[in-house]
Amino acid sequence: MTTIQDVARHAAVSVSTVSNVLNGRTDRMRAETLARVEASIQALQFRPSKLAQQLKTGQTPLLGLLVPSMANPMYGYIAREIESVAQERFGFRLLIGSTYRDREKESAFFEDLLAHGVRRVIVISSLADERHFESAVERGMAVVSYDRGATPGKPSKVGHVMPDNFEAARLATQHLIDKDHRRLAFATVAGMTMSRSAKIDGFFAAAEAAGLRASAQVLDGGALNEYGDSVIAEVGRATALQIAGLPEHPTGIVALNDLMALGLMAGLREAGLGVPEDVSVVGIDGLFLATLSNPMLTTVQLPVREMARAMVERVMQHPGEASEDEREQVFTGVQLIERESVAPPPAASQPRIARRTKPEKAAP
Amino acid sequence: MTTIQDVARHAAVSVSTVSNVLNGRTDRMRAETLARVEASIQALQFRPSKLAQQLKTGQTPLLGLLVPSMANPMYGYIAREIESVAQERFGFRLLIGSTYRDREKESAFFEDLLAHGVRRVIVISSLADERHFESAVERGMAVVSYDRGATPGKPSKVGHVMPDNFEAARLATQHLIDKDHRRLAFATVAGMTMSRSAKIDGFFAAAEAAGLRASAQVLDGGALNEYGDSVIAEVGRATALQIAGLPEHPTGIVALNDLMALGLMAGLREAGLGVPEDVSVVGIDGLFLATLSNPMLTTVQLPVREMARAMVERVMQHPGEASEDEREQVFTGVQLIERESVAPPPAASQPRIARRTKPEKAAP
DNA sequence: CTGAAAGCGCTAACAT
DNA sequence: ATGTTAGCGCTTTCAG
Repeated sequence: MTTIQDVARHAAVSVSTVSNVLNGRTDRMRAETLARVEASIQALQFRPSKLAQQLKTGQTPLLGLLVPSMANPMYGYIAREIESVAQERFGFRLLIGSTYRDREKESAFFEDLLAHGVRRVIVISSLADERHFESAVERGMAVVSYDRGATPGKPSKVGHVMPDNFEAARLATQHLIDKDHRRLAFATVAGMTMSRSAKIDGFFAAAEAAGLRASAQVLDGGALNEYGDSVIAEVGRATALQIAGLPEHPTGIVALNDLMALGLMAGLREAGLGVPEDVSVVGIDGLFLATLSNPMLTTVQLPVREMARAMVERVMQHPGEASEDEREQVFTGVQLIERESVAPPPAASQPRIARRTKPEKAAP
Repeated sequence: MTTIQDVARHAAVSVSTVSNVLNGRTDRMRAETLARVEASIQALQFRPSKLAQQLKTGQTPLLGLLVPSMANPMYGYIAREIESVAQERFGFRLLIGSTYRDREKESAFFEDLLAHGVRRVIVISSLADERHFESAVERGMAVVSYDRGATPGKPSKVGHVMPDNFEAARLATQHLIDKDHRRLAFATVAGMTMSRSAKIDGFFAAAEAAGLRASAQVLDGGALNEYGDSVIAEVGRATALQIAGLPEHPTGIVALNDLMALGLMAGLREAGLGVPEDVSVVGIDGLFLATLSNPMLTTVQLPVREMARAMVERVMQHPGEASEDEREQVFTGVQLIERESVAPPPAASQPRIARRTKPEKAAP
């Protein structure tokens, strides 16, 4: 490995001169010297060791990213967006880790990041409390958390970025109501998180406004196993069976997210229920996969790129630069994308204008 | 940040003693001293800086992982498996990067890894030549490459791990033949890679053996755009339209991978062709998503976990430890998973025993 | 059994 | 305009 010393020797200058050109302080030397140093750097294929730089400056161009599971396409999608912003705008690389929504694993990851000198972290977690990262913040880390708000009352140094989950679920539910569905359900998994409860609130708000509160219910398909998120679709499948068994089963289902919706559709089909003839389903997320299902999934698109950009910018700014009220950023740009998984319920007494839902193109 | 000095002072010993306990050389001290040091470490919440350790030892517990795109569920799946082996068995974290199959981006990523002191990297790339990582190997990196063999004739220091692509495609094709399909096609994207050509070879080998070579063809749905892999499904969709337009269109399609198969099914449906009534489709990969489609996708499952484990173990072993003939590792554990996307062709003259394809459970 | 000291590769005062 | 030097936090001989 070639070092700054080698370059200095090769260019017949001192290490500090080389360091100066490395750090753009080129005004402090003759053009001729600069040229010579640059030539030597080229000739020797010299790359300054970030390790040594970090040790000295305390800064490492690495962004920590903590996701529940890399195998979940939604997180893959978010991660990719985060990566490109971090790389293109700040020259940072990603140090990633799956946590399977486990507190121990999250803490361990934070410890490692700290030890690696990483000072900025984006966390996608739904864990109830975030004390473990509050403490990281205290130790000098900039952290922003996705999809969960600050704990009310407790002022936090952790930044929060999230979609308008309430509105997303409300929109989805309203769409079902507009199609004359009267028996509504929200399909979720075991365990309550902030984003899940916001969605449930949105669901009930829409139902309430339409006077359908009494026939609206929340269905819990069960817990995620060790494998974390890729099995969420399996929970959807289980929920479908549950639905099929209900005496007067709901006809309009809002799913926690697209993966769950996809599982739901598969399960409904297995149970002999047609989508959308018997049951309508709408997802939340806007994954490109929703475009591939049969029927194509009607869903609420979340502004993933915008959120990714916001998270990166937020975590990159100098600590303490954000004012208190900026600590929580809610992205309202959610929109319904009508595809094929929603239709009026089978026995709809007064069918509306049969607006044919046209398939539409691509997504992410 | 608390340092080893702080601990030494707190425990009233020298830094080297602390270092000794950190590195398990506890035999060199009195139990009492050890206890005192450990107590101090606890009390001060001391975590040795990996940065400093690395600078000294030249080793960093980070594994570089280069994928075409994190948004591609297949790579998300592989990445997760790699991560868990790396973490659980070796205590390594992942430094990840998407390259969109671009040589420049790959090289840039390698440079950064080197600068960060990362000495081991797993590359999932399909680029024709791998000279850019040969040079990294020369600079002391251990690299293993997924899904491409060594360039014949050119001895390489790069390790290679891959599934038996030939056999995977052959199995898929044979399955179609067994179901009496006579007009076969292999659906791929623009650009030839080693794994793609192995699959095509397997496809033709099966066709040949059944005397169907003349009616077997390769369909190229076009190029991937900047977004890389998540649009592969769109290419599948385009291919479907192309198929529908063919005079005597093929009835049995083997797709390059599951994502493409999913897009193919969506496109076929748009074109008014039923799957599997009119056209049968089989994928390759074994993604859990194949379990969610309608009809559920029949596919060839690749031994992802085994390959992930092999790659990590390979890249972790001491450089030069592998013998020449181990340089290339082909995983033959591929197997067909029958689901619903394959049936005899519409005009099958002599229908076989109507073996009902049963839906089956889960996957990844 | 424990401590002193020499770096790892780089940065940034401080000299010259 | 360029060189000298003191560390960043840790590991590791080598002495006591």
